This record gives sequence, structure tokens and C-alpha cells, in this order.
Amino acid sequence: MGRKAYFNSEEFIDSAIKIIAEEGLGALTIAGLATRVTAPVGSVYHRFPSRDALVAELWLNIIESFQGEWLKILQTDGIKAMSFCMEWVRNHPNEARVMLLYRIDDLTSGEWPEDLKKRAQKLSGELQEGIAAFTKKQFGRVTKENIDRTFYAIHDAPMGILRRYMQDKQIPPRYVADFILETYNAVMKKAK
Amino acid sequence: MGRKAYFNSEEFIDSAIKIIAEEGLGALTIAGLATRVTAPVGSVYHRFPSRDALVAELWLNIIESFQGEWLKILQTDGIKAMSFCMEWVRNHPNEARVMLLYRIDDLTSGEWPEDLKKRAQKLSGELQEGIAAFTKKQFGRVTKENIDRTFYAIHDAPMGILRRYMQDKQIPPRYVADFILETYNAVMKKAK
DNA sequence: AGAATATTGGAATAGAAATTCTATTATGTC
DNA sequence: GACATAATAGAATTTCTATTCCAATATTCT
Repeated sequence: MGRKAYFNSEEFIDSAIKIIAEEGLGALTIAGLATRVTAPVGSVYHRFPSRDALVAELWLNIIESFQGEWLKILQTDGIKAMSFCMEWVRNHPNEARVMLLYRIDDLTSGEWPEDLKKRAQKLSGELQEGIAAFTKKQFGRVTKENIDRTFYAIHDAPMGILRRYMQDKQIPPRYVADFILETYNAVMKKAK
Repeated sequence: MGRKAYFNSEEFIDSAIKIIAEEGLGALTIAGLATRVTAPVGSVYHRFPSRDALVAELWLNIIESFQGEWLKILQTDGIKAMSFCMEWVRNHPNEARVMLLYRIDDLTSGEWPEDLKKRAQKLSGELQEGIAAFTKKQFGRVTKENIDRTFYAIHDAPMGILRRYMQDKQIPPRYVADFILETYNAVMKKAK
């Protein structure tokens, strides 16, 4: 019961992502967001308790969507996981920009609702586990150095180059996959 | 003539770098900075026309200091350039944190004094040139893909993994140099 | 129809930080 | 010692946004 909603959370989130992707984090103001959606600011606050909550939600949505699939693929095949990574960025330019150019610490002032914190911890835990599991499969022994090695080949190096294209507002060319793959082969082949 | 200065620009810059490195960009306020240096806010504005100018200056100082030396070494030896990169980060933890975790676009609102803009353009130009020159030496032919390849091996991949340690407020272990070197050898050996 | 309520609308408020402004205080010069 | 001026001091002001608040409006339920 009650009045029919003109605006929903998703709409606000999507527009917020676009604003950040196009004009940077500083450009994301509640008033600006409302204007973009042609909604009153009250409607934004009707959906989200605070700006921080909105941004945290936005961030978690992106990471959950990317990381969930990525880690699943990683369980079966490291090389496929890297291609996925490339293609995901090519297919989700706005989300990729937000994910690759901003760290959550700088997006918000850190005053999140409790449930969002839980989701963030879960994500972080799953990433650690996923990498650890893959390290075990690949090297047998799970040492700090081996984990770092895996993290580098699978995550840091790919994200490193993709970030540059995001910064230049470009879609990464397909040949970037070669660089990533060559790195993977060189770094992951020999156990330590 | 005139009164003796208690505070100088460098002092403000250094403290600002520490604040950003330790507590994040959001923690850098003029009042907070002044307090940290036990100076009045007026003295900050006596040295810098605006917060943006201060932050731009700080950023340019860091990049000029790192990139200048790095590019010089790169002219003679790619592998040495990578070791330098590692060591620089280990030796300048605060500066490295600022350099690796923040992009200048997000540090300031973009309203810089003209001379600072010039310095930024110069830096960017030198980086492009340095990479292009190295690409030429390495591959002969300077194609877009070859440049991207060099950029990746020399810059994106190393910075990618170093960023992760900066994020965790850790000093990167020396074995990271191995990963970077293995990447370099794998990616830079074959011309395209 | 009338009651209950979810939602819109948007003006008013609050708060935090940058910036300005006006003394005041040293320091070197004539 | 008086003058010019570079710098300190820090209170007052401005600005920019998040957030609050309350009235107006639809929509469903009984």
C-alpha cells in the first residue's frame, strides 16, 4: 500500500556509478544525483540512509558482481579467469572505472551501516581464500611468497594495466590479454 | 627585511604528505595541517594560494622526484630501472603511498595555478617520451602495441603489485623484485 | 468514501572546511 | 628610533553539501 514509487534504488545506484565514472568521485553529490534522475533529494534519502550508505552499496554491488564470477572461474582455470577479467572490464566500462580507480576507503568516510560492513568483510575473505586455494593447487605449498606470487599474476598485474586504460577513459585493446597471459605463464610456472 | 619565518613551504608539504599517507586524503584539512605543524592557518595561506595549489605542489614534488631519476636510469637499463622502482618505494613509504594510491584528478578539484599545470604537462610528456624511447631501443619499431607492452612491463605491472602493499600499509618484500623481473623478461624479450 | 501509508517534493537547517581579513609582531634598513 | 615589510595569529565569513523535516500526493485496503 502507499503511493507508487517513481524512483528505485537501482536507478540511483546506476546513475551514481555513471557520475563517478564520467566526472569523478567529487562530482557525486546528492543534489546532483537527484537532478540527474529528475528526482527530489528526499527520494534519495528515502532509499538510502546516507551518502556513505549509497556509495558503499554501489561499491559492494560492483565488487560482488565481478568478484563472484571471477573467483568461480578461478577455481577451475586460472587462464580463463584472466580472460574473464579482461572481458568484464571491456563490457562494463563504468563499473570497471569505479572498481579500478577508487578504493573503498576513499569513497566513503567509513561510517557504514553494520550489514554493509559484513558484506565487505565477506568479499575480502572470499578473495583471500580464492587466491589461497589457487596457490595451493598450483604450487602445493602455500607460503606467503607463493600467495603473493599468485596474487600478482592473477590480480595485481592485470588490474595494473587495466587501470591505466580506465584512467584514460579507454577500452583496453584485446592484445592486453597477451601481456597478462605471458606474465601468468612466466610467473606461475615454477614452484618455489 | 620583514619578520623571520617560523614555518616554510616544505614543512607544510611534508606534513601534508604524512597526513595523507597515514590517514588518507580526506584527513587533509588546512586547519588540521596547521595544527600538526603548530602554525596558524594564516601561515598556510601565506605560503599557498589555495588547498588545491598545496596538494598539486605536493603531488608534483613527489612525481618529479621519483620519475626524474627513474627515467634517467631507464635510458640506460630497463632492469635497473625496475630495481630502482622497488627500492624507491621501500625508502619513501609516505611518498610512495601518496603516489600509488591517489591520482591527481582526485586529489584536487582541478583549479590549479597555471605554472603547476605546466609542470604536470611536462612530467606527463617526459614519461611518454621515456617509454617511447625505450620501446624503440627494445623493439625497433614503435607501434601502439609495443608501447603498451613496454608500459605494462616497466610501469603498470610493478606499480600494480606495489600498490597492494601500499594499501595494506606494508613495505613490499624484496622478492617482489623477482616477480617484476620475470614479467619483464617474459614480456619484453620478443619483438612484435 | 475514508483510513492508512509509502513516496514524492523541495525548502530549511546544520556542519564542516576553505578562505578572507584585520590585527599584531618581529626584523632589517635608513 | 622610526619606517617598511614579511610573517604570524586566529577570529569571522563564506561556501558547499549532506541531511532533516514537513507538507502534499498517490495508491491500496477495508
